[in-house]
Amino acid sequence: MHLPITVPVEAEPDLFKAIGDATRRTILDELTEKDGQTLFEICGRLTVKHGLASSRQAISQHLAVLEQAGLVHTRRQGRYKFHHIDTSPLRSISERWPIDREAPNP
Amino acid sequence: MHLPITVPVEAEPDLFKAIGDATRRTILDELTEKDGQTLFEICGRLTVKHGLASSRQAISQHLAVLEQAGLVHTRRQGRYKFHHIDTSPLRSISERWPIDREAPNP
DNA sequence: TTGACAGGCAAGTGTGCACTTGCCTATAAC
DNA sequence: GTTATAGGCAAGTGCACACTTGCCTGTCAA
Repeated sequence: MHLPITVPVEAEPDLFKAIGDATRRTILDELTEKDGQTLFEICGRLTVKHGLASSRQAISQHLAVLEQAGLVHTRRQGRYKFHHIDTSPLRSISERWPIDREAPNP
Repeated sequence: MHLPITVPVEAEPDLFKAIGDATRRTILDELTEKDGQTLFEICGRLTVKHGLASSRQAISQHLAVLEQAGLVHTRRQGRYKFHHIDTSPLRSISERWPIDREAPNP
């Protein structure tokens, strides 16, 4: 008797890794407020508005993770690279763990 | 001139930490499928269904993180401790980063 | 053409955390 | 009362990853 062993493989590990970091979440907050920012802009606003004085490279790496997860799409225009948020991958969270409807209070 | 410096503080850091780990996500999957499991049950099902042979203590620690984040509520009954999933904290994710409505296709 | 600006590749570092093992307490069954 | 079962406290370890610094390429302005 030959039983195949099938272990479920997670669909979107990148998504959770992406939102698992506080700096990356703050970047998403920023892009929600002002979509289409450049790296330079994001760095500046993180510093001024969030007291987050990370290096340019750190933020660049974070953006790469967000892009890999599909939460950010980029558009290059000359020497500028604009970053646009895309929240649709988050849909899979509430699909995976459905949020209960409000139960009527007795 | 005395300017107060106000840096936004994140509302629910625990939530993202909780779902940031793959084992914890799998535990949530398990409780979605069969709510009210004990530690022993969860360990067994993780091993058999997910090929996840973690130690009992590792899973216990994960459950503590999930409970701290409000994603799991526990009920002790004698020597058993039943774990119940509560997905309502996940609501804050789509509130924080609203998911765009489907744009009509041209 | 030169220098400034924007962003990227690469390598290295420190530490938080997911894991382990050892030992314990409480409850239940016999 | 003794043994089995369920879960917990505690301490230690290894490594993934968020960060750094150095240097580079491409674009743009003067």
